[in-house]
Amino acid sequence: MDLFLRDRTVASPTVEQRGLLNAAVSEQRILPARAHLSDRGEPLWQSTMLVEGFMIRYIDDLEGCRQVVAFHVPGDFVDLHGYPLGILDHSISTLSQVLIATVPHTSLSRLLEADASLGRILWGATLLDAAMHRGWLFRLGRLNAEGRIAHFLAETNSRLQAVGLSDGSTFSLPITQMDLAEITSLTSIHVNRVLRSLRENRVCVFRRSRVEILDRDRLERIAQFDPTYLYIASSVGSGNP
Amino acid sequence: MDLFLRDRTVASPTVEQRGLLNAAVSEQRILPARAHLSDRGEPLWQSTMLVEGFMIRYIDDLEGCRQVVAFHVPGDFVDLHGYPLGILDHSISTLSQVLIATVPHTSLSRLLEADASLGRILWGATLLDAAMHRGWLFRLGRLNAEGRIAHFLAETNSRLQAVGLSDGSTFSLPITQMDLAEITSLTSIHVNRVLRSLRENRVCVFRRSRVEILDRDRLERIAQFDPTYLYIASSVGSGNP
DNA sequence: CGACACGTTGAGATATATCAAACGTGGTGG
DNA sequence: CCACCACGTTTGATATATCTCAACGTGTCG
Repeated sequence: MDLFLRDRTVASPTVEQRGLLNAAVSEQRILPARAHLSDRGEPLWQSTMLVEGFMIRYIDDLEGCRQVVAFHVPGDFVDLHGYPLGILDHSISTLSQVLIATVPHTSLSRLLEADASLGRILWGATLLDAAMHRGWLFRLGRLNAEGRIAHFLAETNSRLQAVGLSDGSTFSLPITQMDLAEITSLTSIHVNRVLRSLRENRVCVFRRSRVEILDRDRLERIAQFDPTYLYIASSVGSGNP
Repeated sequence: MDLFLRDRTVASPTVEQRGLLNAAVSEQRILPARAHLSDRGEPLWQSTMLVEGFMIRYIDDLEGCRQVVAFHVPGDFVDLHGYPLGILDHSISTLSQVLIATVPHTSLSRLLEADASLGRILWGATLLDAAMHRGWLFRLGRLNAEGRIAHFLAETNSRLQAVGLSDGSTFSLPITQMDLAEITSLTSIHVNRVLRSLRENRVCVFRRSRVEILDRDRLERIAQFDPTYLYIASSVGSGNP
């Protein structure tokens, strides 16, 4: 739980509370890439902390096309909201191979009874997810293809930087152009063309599971990226303050 | 607070707890249509319960075009998430004239100290908002213009029905086609054409601030509307269970 | 009665989707 | 070690949903 709520402006756990959360983990395990964690509509008895790797939450349409509604990086409590909700309205899968820690809901309940202030912290964590959903609504609703892809890359860069997995311009992103398409609601063909354009314009290169941002300022301008919604404490190096 | 979390599957307040929440209200007041409640980025010291009327939460792009990220109906705790977050990442306005009840955050803190189970209830309420955001991401990402508008109308019908403001086919919706455009990320011109088509196909009529659903089943099919994400207890009359 | 916001309609422009095909490239087994 | 295979990427040509611009209609309220 070292990365959980790292560098955020909402209440984050103390060292002791991190210890309590770690103690509540019932098991840690590795899942392969493209594995299914849970399905829309099924009841949930534990929640999952993502320790290493990347996961998505998504909703299928009638033809089976996915709309990704959340992208998760290490330190994210992927389905914490499943604890109060009981049932999820979406499915969860891995993108890359992942290491996850499982926390049974019974343990969470015990924890919250023992330490009431932890409740506020977990609440805050789920609200960051909601804020991110709003950032994504803005992305889909108000940006063109280039803007959407730039926005996703800028967001991911900032989030990974907050947990020490990006230096502010370069990071590992083991996803396909098809994944990017399902995130940004474009076809993979169009994603490909936009990526080429970003590359040719020396804004950003995405290749072989690596993102290299050449001009962060321009990238974030294209994306109209305002990181307010990420509630990150130190917005060092971020373009639009 | 009579309508708060009415008919939902998440934990909802007992009669006594509703009393406590009502007692925490510092003032009730009326705001006119098209009034500003709060602005993105400003700190928040109280939260707002919507008693009557309709409100939106939105994010502006650089040209000042709004993307609406949430639509609120009576019984909604519009900015409850502002309590743990402290600062909001979006703005809030009224659409119609509204009656609102204001709850200071200090009162909320006192309430939560006195009654820990209330924490879970308020947490659940904010998670319903997040689930709605996901429904909206699906709408923007996977539906065409007709589907998006149908989806919004189907959702609003279900939500209003849960609080007794729709009979399942007819309800008052005092918003303009421009508002609908900002919700669905379309131009108001295109909204107009789609509404005509829905009307001519005898699916649904939206006119003079009234929605009349002629064929709920078809409307919800067009919208690929699956009300799972609303977590409504009795999904009576709803097309896709 | 006139003004102003909102709604309606038409013609033309454009971003993105769709269809089709070729091209890498890393992994696997013979 | 090479041949092959599957998967992801790249490119081109064409189709289409939605936008943009421009004008006109209509209801409501002072």
